[in-house]
Amino acid sequence: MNKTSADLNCIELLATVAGQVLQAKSLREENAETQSASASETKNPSGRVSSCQVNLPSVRSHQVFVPGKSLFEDVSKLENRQDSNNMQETFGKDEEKVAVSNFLKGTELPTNYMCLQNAMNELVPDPSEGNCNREEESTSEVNILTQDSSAHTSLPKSSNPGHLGSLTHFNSLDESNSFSGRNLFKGGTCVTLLPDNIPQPLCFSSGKEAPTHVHKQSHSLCSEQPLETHLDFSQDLLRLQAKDDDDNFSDLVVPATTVPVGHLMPVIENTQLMQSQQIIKLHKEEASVTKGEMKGIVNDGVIGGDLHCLQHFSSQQPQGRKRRRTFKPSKVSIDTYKPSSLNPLDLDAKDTSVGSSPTTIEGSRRSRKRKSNEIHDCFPVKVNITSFRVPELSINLPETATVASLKRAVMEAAVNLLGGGLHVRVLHHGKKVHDENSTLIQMGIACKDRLDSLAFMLEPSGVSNTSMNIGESIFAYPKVKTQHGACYPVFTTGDDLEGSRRKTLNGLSSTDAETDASNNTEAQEKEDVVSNVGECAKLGQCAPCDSPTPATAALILHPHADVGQQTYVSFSGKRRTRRPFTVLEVEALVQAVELLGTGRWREVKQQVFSHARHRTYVDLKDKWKTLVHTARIAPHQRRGEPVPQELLDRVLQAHTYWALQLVKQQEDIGDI
DNA sequence: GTTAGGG
DNA sequence: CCCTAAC
Repeated sequence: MNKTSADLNCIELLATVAGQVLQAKSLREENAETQSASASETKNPSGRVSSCQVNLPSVRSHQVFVPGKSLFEDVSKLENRQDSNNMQETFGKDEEKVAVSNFLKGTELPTNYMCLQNAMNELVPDPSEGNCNREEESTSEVNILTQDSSAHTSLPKSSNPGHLGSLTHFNSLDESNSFSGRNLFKGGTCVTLLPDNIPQPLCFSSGKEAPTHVHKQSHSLCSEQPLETHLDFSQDLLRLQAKDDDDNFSDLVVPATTVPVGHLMPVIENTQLMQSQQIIKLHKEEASVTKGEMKGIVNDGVIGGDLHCLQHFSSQQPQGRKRRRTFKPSKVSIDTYKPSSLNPLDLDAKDTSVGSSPTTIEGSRRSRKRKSNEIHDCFPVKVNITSFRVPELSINLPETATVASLKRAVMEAAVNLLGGGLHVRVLHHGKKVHDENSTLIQMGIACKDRLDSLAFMLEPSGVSNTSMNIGESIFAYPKVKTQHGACYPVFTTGDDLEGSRRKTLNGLSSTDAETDASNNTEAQEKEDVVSNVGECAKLGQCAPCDSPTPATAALILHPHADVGQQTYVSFSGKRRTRRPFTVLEVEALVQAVELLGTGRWREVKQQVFSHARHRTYVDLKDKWKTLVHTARIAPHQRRGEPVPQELLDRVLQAHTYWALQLVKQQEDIGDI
């Protein structure tokens, strides 16, 4: 599991370690005392640096180019149409909404929305200068920045708390949807950019222009083609191999073809740089480290055996060269800084780095003691992957789709694309290095003055054309085309009972729709609550949506995707804005429960609240709970908008009824 | 992914 | 409304 996340982690660390390796020589000569805080922890008793410091790379996610115009137009409709309420719901604050508007117009979304968090904010260029520069974008492939020693020493844990990307986890953005289950980014681990304030980063590109601050190119949202999101993945990347549970290696090679994908990688929260730092100790003469080994080191250290960049370390050993140590897991250790906090990711990192081979660190420590005079074999290099790109993707969305739907679509596409794994490719002087058994010294890339000759690239692997796969899950639901051309899910409740219940609910909906048109908010609420019921009634009359041509790999989302829990996520990732239930909603809820019973909240959500995107079935359940409580307490003890006593009576009545039903059901089971 | 229940 | 255990 988590192959993808493993891949990403691997790549991240790969970049980091590779950079460290490259920098080893110079750093080794640096005063060990100037090592950042992490170094102190890696000093052996003699005070010498026995390991190199590796920052978990803050790999910046590739940019999402939301196409532009048409998307803008379409989503603009979302803003202006009735769903504006939902937009408000989604984004909560006004400024957030503004931000979304900007996004729709081609500006970077607020980072914390598209899973990009604050760390990116300052990197976001002026929208006016970043719009749609596809050419610029095209030059931004996987770039690995190698910090020089000055940068290295200037990165104490407190110096760049918000800049240097580090791994962290974000749970608030996990929408419990399909992609979250994939754990693409393993708890939010993501790619971020190197900050501008990193002293003279050495940028390694694919050998083209070697942009120094590639990340600056990567923020604009390009809008050129309607309803297309472009993720540009580099054509060449490092190769990685994924190892499954059975130790089978699967080569993950995939041409970076145009694939429908989305990008939406969360960006690292940079506030816990040191917590996420890891120490990688290379007890090896650096010059003989092969590129493949570099990858393996990273891999084993971080992924803990789940992913291997190397075929086998032993098989990578240069022939005719005596190796005192190989980079087998037992001989390469990665010490993770153990923060005082309990950052899940940190724990994760530690667990994954050492958990799978508990003897690794032990062996390493023993080795360190035994060969304390070999500490100079370690050379720290700092590398950050600043960006990588994903091939373009095309996502078609109904105009009624929410931004959240777009986000999911993009994420799902990205997951589908990246699910096959990533490849890491090493480039030397812009050329792909195929002989991974070559040592760094043989390649001449161990020399300090040639660091800029090395580049790493990431590319998606697995399938050359994942287009057809992208939307499969989304297409799983039967859909109908509404009069507006939008696709809606078909209710599949089949039995007559369900049908009659639905019929009743529809009746309620219609009645309500006719009785309350004075209050816009209320009307909107009503619309949200019952509109899908109306749609439901029309289902049988509607022709199915045309399935997208597989070749176009179009994604069609529909509101059904919002039915799930927590599809509405607070913009800030914090507590959602309180949205008290209206009387209308309460009435709809009561009637639904009367018909469906308690404990069927998902159905209630689907049938009555599916368009009320801010109401999850958990919300409905909670509301019912509070309704029951409210009905039981004295009227003067009640707070908030008064609920008609008639409704409260029905609440208690239904509550009692279904409780009895449950008891009877259990008794029946007991009798059997 | 849903449901149930405590906070 | 959040969180999480349990399923």
